[in-house]
Amino acid sequence: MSVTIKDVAKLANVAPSTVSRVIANSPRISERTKKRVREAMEYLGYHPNFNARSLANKNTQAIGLVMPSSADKAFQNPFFPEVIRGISTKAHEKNFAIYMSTGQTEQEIYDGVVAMIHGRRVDGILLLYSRVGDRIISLLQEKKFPFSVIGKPSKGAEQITHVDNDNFKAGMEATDYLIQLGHERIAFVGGSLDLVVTIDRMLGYKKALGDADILYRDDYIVQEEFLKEGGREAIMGLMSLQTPPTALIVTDDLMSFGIMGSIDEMGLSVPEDISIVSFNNLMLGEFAKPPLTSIDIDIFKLGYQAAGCLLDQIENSDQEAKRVIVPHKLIKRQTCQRL
Amino acid sequence: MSVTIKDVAKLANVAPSTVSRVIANSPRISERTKKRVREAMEYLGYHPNFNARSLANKNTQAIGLVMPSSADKAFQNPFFPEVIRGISTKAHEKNFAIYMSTGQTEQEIYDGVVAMIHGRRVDGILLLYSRVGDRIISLLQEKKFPFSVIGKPSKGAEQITHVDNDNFKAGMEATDYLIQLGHERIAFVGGSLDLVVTIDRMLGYKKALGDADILYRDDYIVQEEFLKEGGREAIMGLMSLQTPPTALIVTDDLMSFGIMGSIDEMGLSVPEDISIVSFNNLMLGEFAKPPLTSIDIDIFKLGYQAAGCLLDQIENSDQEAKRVIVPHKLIKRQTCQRL
DNA sequence: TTGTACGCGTTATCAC
DNA sequence: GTGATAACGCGTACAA
Repeated sequence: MSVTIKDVAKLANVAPSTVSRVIANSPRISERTKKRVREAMEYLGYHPNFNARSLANKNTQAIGLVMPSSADKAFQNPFFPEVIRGISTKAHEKNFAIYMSTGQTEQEIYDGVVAMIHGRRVDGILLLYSRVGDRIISLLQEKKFPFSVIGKPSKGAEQITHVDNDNFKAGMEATDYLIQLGHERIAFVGGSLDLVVTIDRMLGYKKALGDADILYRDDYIVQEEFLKEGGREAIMGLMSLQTPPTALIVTDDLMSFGIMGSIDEMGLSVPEDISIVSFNNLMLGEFAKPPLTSIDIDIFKLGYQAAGCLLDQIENSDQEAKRVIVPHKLIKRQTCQRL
Repeated sequence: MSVTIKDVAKLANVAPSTVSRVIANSPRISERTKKRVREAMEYLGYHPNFNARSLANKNTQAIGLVMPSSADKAFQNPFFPEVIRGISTKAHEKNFAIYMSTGQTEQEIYDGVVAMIHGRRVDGILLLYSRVGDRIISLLQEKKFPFSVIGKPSKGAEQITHVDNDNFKAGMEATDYLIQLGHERIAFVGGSLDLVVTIDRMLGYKKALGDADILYRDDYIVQEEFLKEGGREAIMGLMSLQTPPTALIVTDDLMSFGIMGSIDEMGLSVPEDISIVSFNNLMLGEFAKPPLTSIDIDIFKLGYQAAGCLLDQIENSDQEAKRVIVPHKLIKRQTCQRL
């Protein structure tokens, strides 16, 4: 069928094992035979069979990516192409391939992960999201399978290698910025409260309010289902309170888009009637009307670093759990106004 | 180490080959032993090793996805999560896994594909884009490796299984719609002319103009580099012609976003000063201000069908090249006005 | 209906 | 330095 190590061995007049050593660039092979073998490989167009290799030495040179349920609205977020770009950049550097696992339901995804690790398809797994009570993390820990997560694990974060932004601090900064602009009636619009990132940012928001002696109000917290119809009503409810907020913290640029649409429909405008600080700084934000003030979380680096951590673990199995914080940065554009 | 077919065999008091047959659900095994073997598998928590299986029967139950260069701006388009969602839905149905290949440069991607097919990592390959003069297609054809492409191949489309929209027709429809609204000065703003989809839509545009006896003008064609700075100037150039267009056909919603920003900066507004028909109908378009009139190309189905075609080819190697057209649909929102 | 024996392409462990 | 040889875990003729 296709050219194997044996064919190369025959042509180069050596044993298959020698060819294998040349591939691994073993130092105990003379330069002369190395050269001869390499020429033979070149001539025959030899490429190693990864499956055979995996079988023999129990590693795959591949990592598995776990995305949220594709039925999940979050899936549509340009966040994912961008993390994947970061991940694959690092993976490429180390000659690792990328496996993907998605499914329509939590269960499907879970099963996919099981298949990945038992089927020996990957050497490690990268979780691209973090939500509370995730069974996959427990599974991975139980099996002692190398993994790391993007975002902060909801439980036992100290024992889990993860890379994250300091979302608590980011939430504080966003809020502080608005406070400094003179706002006091600041509402918080977050995505699913299952997502750890939402929780952290909200905690930062509350802290900043407290530090500034601003009363925290429950009715200023909105959990909007990402770009959904329900979201519109939630915003309208918010704006028709007796004392509506003068500013919004929104945990995702895509949500901000939806919200700005709703605000527009109500005949209000940003930032004159209401200011917005958003998160994630997607490329799109720059082209919104008006351009979004947003906290850049360096999505690319999130992916790049997470892949790096995972590969470190794979190379060096008894590595301690590590936590990497990727710096964020407030990008001021035109959705905030001094009160 | 981990539980193998032999362990199961021992526990169930059968030969390893019998276990193998049970896994394959061979009809020549009595229900009784099947049951016994399955119980043993369950009890031991057995999962087949994919690498061993691949080695033995020369298939991997995995397909490879090739995305454009991640340095490419197109990479950030929510188009990709959505096609992937379609692809992985179909892949899941047939129990196939998904392998990804990206790179910063064309060369890296090419090498990745070579590694995939020679390393026997996948049974087939799906190209998620189509640009002219792509070396990967030639490679795949030469190696007679199963593949299909999303979009229309630039050369020899008849011999290549692909799934696409009828972009020519879609281009015509977009143009006709504007013509019916009374527009005659219609410009065409496309992405890279390397992309076959851009070309097809432009051809449709020209045809529609011709059919309506409207003069085609070279200075009404803009090739904007997707959301880039240069794009802004291109639009400003367009709008400051002696006879500026009254309507725009834009080949991607993301571009439309950028363009609407530029138009806004110039103190003009959509649709009062200029109408826009866009393409792809990303979820975001609904939340633009004003909401985008856009041609929905059913990205999910594009992916779902393409995966289906590929899997058909893999199952049935001597299958003829097939072409699948996914229907599109004009979604009227608020970026077009009667003249 | 089930078991035996071999091959898939590599790597690793001995020998020499 | 290099060559046999035995795994790795599974599928499949062939035999029984």
